[in-house]
Amino acid sequence: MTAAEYGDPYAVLRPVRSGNTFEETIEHLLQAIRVGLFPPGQKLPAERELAEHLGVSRATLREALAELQQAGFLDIRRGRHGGTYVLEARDAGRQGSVPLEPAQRQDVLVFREVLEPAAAELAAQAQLSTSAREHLLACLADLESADRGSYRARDSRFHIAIAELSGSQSLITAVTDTRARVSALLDEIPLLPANLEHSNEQHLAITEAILDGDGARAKSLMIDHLQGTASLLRGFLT
Amino acid sequence: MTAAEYGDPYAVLRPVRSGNTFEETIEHLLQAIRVGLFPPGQKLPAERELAEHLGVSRATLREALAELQQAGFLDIRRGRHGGTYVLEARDAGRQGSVPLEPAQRQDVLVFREVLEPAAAELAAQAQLSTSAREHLLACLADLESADRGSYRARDSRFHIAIAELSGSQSLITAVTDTRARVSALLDEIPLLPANLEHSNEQHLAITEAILDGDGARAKSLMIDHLQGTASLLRGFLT
DNA sequence: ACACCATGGACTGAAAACAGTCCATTGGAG
DNA sequence: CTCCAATGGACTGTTTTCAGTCCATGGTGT
Repeated sequence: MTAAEYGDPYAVLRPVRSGNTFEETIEHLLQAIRVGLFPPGQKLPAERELAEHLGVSRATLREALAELQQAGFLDIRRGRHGGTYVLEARDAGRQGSVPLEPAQRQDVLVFREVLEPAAAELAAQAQLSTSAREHLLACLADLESADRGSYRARDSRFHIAIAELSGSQSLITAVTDTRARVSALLDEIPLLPANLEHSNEQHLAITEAILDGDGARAKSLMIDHLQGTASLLRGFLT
Repeated sequence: MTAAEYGDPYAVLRPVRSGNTFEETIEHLLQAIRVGLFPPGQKLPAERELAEHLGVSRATLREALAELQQAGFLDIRRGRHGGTYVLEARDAGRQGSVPLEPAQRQDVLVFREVLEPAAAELAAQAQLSTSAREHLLACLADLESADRGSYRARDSRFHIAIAELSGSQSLITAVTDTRARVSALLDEIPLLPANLEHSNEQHLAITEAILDGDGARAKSLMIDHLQGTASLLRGFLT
């Protein structure tokens, strides 16, 4: 809101299109991969099915997939049990990215601190099924056994899993989107072992609070966790 | 999350397109009008400018505008001081709408209760400029002087104004979107004078808390306010 | 070996969306 | 009274996107 007037219609009326379908499809898929939704080795849904879900023609989806294959993110194979497979993360993905404007950085961090504590609280208050609990624990275990290359994606996946437990589709979408933006920020700063270890302790504590059904604790732990990341980011990105 | 498995990629990987550009453009404009961003009598930005902001060609925008004119929402005039003017609200707008699924209703109400209290708190904690304060007070005054026909739109506008003060663009967008969905729900139930008066008292109290810079109070008042609406809705829409 | 069939690959014609250009209208400035 | 400028209106050729169809590949099960 630096320059815009209050009451500016354009702050509220958002763009209908932000690029062509092809580019937006790439962006969606890339986000899903970066955010750990499709870990390396996993097969994407079949083209026909994926195209339908994305609301995009198969031709356009295939253009996007070809581009991602070209860039080294995907391995596409034909045949009876062929498919589109996710390759090991390659660092190149972020190189061309432009650092965010300070206002946008602030926006991401603020919005995240609105969404994720609420998600943790809702998750703790929800009636969690056995499969829900197992999903959260599986994401946590994956994260704890991550190496440097896979950490960011699994971290995102864990945070999204909490949103999934909240039961609100809108919250899942918003958290996913915000996580992808935070990830882009985090990729600009180093991954320090000390921070990493501390984060893992926090992840464990948050998980326990959620599984205990202690909403207030889950929320407060999540706030601490996010503030740690936020101050780290603010420190590095002066 | 009723039927979907936890970890379902499709809960996270959202559609790229949800219709053709023409339809989505109509939806965006209609939302902006319903949400009180463009009150009756106001002129929309010129076609060339609006098209650019929406990321849509002028031809497509014009198709959408023509449709909205046809439906009685807009008055389009040519000439030196011509333009696209918003007409008085007509009730027909909602008639064809299908009632939301219970899960979606729940989602809207939950997500709203995440966003808006946070927005109120952030607004109160922010360094508010004079113009920001005036904007909020203007929206409040409009709302207090509303009649039955204009109430919903001005109510939305007021809630969005609070999000604007928070300074987070993502929050503005999310609140706007959620307000539009809540409005659709509210249009299915009667507007009772008693509720209306109570709401107006709450709006005043929230505004005062924000202008006082009392974040905790603003947040807590907003929670009360939303829960009133939520239980009203849950009562009517059994 | 062989047929099967789910998957990716390739092509075509139609429809949608776009960018660019020029026209028509109309109230105000000079 | 005339001209100007800002606005909507209309047309054209190009590019993108789409839906539909058929082909190619290569494990699986018989």
